Amino acid sequence: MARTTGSDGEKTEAAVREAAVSLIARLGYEAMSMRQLAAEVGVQAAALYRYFPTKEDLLFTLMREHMEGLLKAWGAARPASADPVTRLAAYVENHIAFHIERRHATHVSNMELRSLSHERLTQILKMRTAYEKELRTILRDGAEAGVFQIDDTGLTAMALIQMMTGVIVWFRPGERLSIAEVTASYLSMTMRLVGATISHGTARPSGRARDAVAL
Amino acid sequence: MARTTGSDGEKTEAAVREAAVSLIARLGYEAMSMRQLAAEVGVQAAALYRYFPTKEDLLFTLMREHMEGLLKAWGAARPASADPVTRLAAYVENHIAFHIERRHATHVSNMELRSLSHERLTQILKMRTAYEKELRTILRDGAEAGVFQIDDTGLTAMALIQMMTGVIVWFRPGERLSIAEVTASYLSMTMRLVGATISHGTARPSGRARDAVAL
DNA sequence: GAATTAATTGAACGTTCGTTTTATTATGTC
DNA sequence: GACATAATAAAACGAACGTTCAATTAATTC
Repeated sequence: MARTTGSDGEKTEAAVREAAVSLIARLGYEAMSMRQLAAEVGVQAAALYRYFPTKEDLLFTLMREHMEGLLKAWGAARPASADPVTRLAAYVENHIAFHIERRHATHVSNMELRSLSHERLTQILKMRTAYEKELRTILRDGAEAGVFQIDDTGLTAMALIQMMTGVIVWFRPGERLSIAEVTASYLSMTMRLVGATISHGTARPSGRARDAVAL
Repeated sequence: MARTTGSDGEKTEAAVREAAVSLIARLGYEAMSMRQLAAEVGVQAAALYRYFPTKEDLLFTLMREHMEGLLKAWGAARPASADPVTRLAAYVENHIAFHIERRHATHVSNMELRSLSHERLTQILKMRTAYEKELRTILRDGAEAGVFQIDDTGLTAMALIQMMTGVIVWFRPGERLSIAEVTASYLSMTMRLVGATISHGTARPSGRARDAVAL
């Protein structure tokens, strides 16, 4: 009835995070109890409080690290090129790859915002806005350069992000489509949606998706 | 401490539904307590059980009627024409109008599915699938007729629905854009995304959104 | 106006919740 | 091997949860 043999704080904390993401994604934050989470980790509920002072702290930590990871991933994937088409393609590819890889965490970050305190909600939304702004900038640059035909930059950015993030709702790894096929299709749909004028000669304006993507 | 003057079952039930949609949309189903809901209606918690036997029954009723309303609305808006472009335009317009008008109910129907029992979840998903199938059929017909350039009908249908439904996340009535402007933009983006060949001479293939929509 | 039905209250039920406290044991250090 | 520290268990806290029940009053019916 105390410390167990082989117990290790770092490993336990990592196990708690992993189990929490999976449980919250499946049951929802409010519906998941600390006792359930503890049972999943193989520990008593009280032990969780060694790592996270409250349930909401746990949620916030998961969300903050998810958003930081997204911004960091885009920072690494962002191309040096100034060409809007290249930048948009990189954004789409990074977004889809990241979100498919972290389906559960994305679910949590998108669905459980209302369980955060006002202050913490603001923090998360700030990161999200920064990420979305990157896309708006690309779209605006492309529109000004005349390579995109866009009605409303803000509206188009939101539509694209909703469309891309929606992948996690229906995509299941190992089913009909591979990640590469899904990414190729979404890239093609994106380019068509923004009315991209193909500048690399790799695709025709009204060509099939495969053409527009196979670069 | 009993029946109150002027009390009326029908009015109370309607008030409960309305308050429930709004509260669940704002707080989430699990986070909303029956006492909170009762207070919003101006009644004691026990009174709710005269209208809905359990909390989950209440949720299910709201969702089922929302989905029935969506299918009914599409049934009324579905054009007689066989032209895929006309049908797709009607689908987009109906979808956006319906979802903007019922933002809160849509939020509930999309976010709280995991709180339903397996059997009831199946019922709701059946209706949702039937609604989505209508779009897939339009896309397939258009692709076969050669007026749409589509890679994967199922994937495109999901992408379009996610994109359109996403409107409720950011759209707020009375702000920058009107419902008509939003609908016009989404219609334009949709037609471009599916690579629609304009058959009415109302827009150029690579034209601005306004051109493609102003019919 | 008496009897019946509809609508609601107030109190209580047992359960579960997030969290705290205290005790206990394993591990690392000298 | 003594001692400090890290990691957990076990038990308990008050509060809140969904729900039930009996009592009570308003509206309706005859």
